[in-house]
Amino acid sequence: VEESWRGAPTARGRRRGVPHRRRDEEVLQAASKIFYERGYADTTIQDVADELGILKGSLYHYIKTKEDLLVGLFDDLHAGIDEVIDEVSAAPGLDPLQRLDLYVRRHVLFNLDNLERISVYYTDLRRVSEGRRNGFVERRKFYERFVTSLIRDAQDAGLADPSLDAEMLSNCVFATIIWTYRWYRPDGRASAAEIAEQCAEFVVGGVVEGALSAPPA
Amino acid sequence: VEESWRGAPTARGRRRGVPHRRRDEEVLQAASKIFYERGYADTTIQDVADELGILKGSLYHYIKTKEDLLVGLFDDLHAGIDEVIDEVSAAPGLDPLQRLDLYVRRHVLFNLDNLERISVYYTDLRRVSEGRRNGFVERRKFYERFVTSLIRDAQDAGLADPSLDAEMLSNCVFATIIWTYRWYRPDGRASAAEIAEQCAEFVVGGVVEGALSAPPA
Amino acid sequence: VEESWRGAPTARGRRRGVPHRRRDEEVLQAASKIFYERGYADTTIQDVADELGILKGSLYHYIKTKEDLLVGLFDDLHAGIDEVIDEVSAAPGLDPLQRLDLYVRRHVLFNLDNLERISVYYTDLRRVSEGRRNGFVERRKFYERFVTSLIRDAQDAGLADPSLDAEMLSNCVFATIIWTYRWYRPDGRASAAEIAEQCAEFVVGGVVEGALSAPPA
Amino acid sequence: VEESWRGAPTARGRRRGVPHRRRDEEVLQAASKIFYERGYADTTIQDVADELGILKGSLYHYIKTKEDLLVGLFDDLHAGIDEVIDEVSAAPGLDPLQRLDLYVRRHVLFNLDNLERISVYYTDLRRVSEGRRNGFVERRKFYERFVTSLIRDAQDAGLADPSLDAEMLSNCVFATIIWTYRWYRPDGRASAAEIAEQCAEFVVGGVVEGALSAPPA
DNA sequence: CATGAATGAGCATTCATTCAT
DNA sequence: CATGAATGAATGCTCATTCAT
Repeated sequence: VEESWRGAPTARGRRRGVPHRRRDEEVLQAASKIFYERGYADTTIQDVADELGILKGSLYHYIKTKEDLLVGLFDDLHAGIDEVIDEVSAAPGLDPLQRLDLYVRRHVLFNLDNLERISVYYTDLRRVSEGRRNGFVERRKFYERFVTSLIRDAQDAGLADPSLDAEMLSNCVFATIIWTYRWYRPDGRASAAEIAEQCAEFVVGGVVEGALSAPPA
Repeated sequence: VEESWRGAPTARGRRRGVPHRRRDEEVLQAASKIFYERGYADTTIQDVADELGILKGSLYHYIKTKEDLLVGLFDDLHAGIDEVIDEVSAAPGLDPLQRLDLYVRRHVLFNLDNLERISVYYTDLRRVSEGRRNGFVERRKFYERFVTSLIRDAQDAGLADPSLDAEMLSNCVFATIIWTYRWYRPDGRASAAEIAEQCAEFVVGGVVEGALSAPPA
Repeated sequence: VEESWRGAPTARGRRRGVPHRRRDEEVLQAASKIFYERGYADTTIQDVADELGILKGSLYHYIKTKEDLLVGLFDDLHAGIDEVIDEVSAAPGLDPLQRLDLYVRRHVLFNLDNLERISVYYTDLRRVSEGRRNGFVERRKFYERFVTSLIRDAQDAGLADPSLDAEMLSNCVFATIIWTYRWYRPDGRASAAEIAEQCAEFVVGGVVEGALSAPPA
Repeated sequence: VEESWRGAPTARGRRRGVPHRRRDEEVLQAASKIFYERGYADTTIQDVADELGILKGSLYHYIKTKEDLLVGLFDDLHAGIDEVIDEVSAAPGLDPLQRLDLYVRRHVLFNLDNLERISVYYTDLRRVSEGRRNGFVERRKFYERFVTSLIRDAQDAGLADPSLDAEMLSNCVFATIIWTYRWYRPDGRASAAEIAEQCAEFVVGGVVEGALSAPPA
């Protein structure tokens, strides 16, 4: 996974092991910043090169195509969420609802910690060519199945409203998690931790007893 | 508001009455379809013209710039949500929570009814020039204030968990509403009405008793 | 000559004699104004139509091509200068120098009276297609020959410095006459008549005794 | 001044010294030739690129906009005339009339040496955007004031007809100088030097004793 | 006469990518 | 590794002109 974003074969020598990883990371960081500010479509290779203080021709020592920058960013993000899943799965002694709560907190925290890249991800994933994009979509489906099964377990254990559709709830859960990138302000009133907590509570509330409120005519 | 998306002065005469509104609507419809499929940035004026069966030069009888197509779409959308707000505000005999429930249902239904345009809205609003974009952002803030005050009223009336931040909850509510455009499938298992209902229940559950679930360590 | 600017055959009926000449003149006047302000190349047919308060399609009832507007303007101008020549030729009892003086005055006055059109003429004659342009160039050469022979007559009569080349002097004379459109300001300090007089004096001075001043090393 | 025509910041690196000035000059030379032949408005970037034997996209390595080509040409011209002024101002032991004579000769010679560019200048200066154009207009006003004060000095010294308006005479002087680009033919009978001399004599004659010729009725 | 929708050819400009030095 | 000139395809937009109504 780690290096899959590199078209590889023709690009750079890379003689011994994994050289120059730091410079690669700088390139991704610059791309992330500019994509976040201007959007991928409105960013030129020149813009990224300027941010790095090199000429645009030189940038091609690190990438083969502009799209590689996007894919590099996205690979890193998915690696991060994969870790969240691993951690939540491995946490001992939690019931399904507590596990869901933990997942939401961790995912929200991760997203807010990687605000720029997450923003780029949800804005510009569609620009990645179909083949590579499908890989990301599959990984996302995996997260969805993870959450859906947590909700089902909670319903089976009598901890959540069984009248609600677990898949649909899962979508609402991810809505709450993901949408934070649209309204979180790093310099705002609420800290990332507070936001993660409130999102978790909102989600758990919605899953547990959505059915208790009487719908209006 | 209705015609504000037209740069107007130089584009077409239109001196007597409101002629040919139908053709304008066809133009927007074509733009909506193509923008939805390809994204605004990757759509050429040629693409839209092709969809209409005219030459690209001819399209400029209806618009002054490509951006006008976007703005035309967005104006229509905001007009629709404005109506939702009016309707929910005017509904008699509802407590704040019921009103919130109604708002969510109506907004979700409207969004799913206008799936393509809503998708374009959230994907490509950023491409509209700042001046015009600000107008839309302001209108969105109005919706947010509307929901926030419903939540506050519910908290004051003892209908909702007072320990949660109303503004933050409002963000979660909109997350649930808006994100539907990302996972709804018109030909899927659940109807738009069912989705609207479940979203409303999820939201009300999250607002009402988020605080009751014990957070895990 | 008068109507030669009309491509004619296909344009308008014109059933009885010379109908609608007034409207034609309005069209030329509008074209003159706009060409003067923006230049021919930067003026659109739309601009001229706007000035007339009609639609651009309608303008084609009066012209066949955009170039016709230019040619119409230029025909009028040449007709005016032709009259100046006739008048100066017919004036009785003048020696060649006096006749030159009169010509300069009359030509300058005519140019300043038709400032906009003259400006368009010298700016945009080159845009007229070669065939039609040649006609104008020929007419201009006729004026030049007229002035050149006045100078020669003056030299022969001992009234002007014979050491100067008459053709070259003629060019300087026209320089003085024509260039006025570049610096004359209708609301300026000097009246058109005063300018005409001073130009005439300058020209006569230059022709008469250019040779008397000692050239510097 | 020399490099001011380059929009600079974004165009090409050019960090060390002044590399490739030759290529820049070739670009301007090509532009000059084509603008002279076809006029700025009727010249496409493609035309200029063809003249250089490169693709039109490549031309944008040297310029940011088409207008830059014009401005580059004009900057060079003004630099040339500035030198003429400096030289004439510094010439020792000349009375005002001799200085005027020298200025006319030098200016005419410069213009005829730069025939194409001068032609483009007087034809297409108006196409330069207002901000940049004003700079050129100011420089031209400076030349006019220089000549006007030479004439005033000559009048004060009893060398020129005091009854004529110095400013107006200055306009006639420049008319004579500038208009040469309209009638000079490099392969014609008269050499550039001969033309410069005759222009100078014509001008001095016009300034000296314009008032002596008796105006006709 | 007037309208205005449509045409179709053209243009300035942008930009990802390549490659010789 | 870095440079920067060159490529070449594409794109938004303009505009003179036509023509059915």
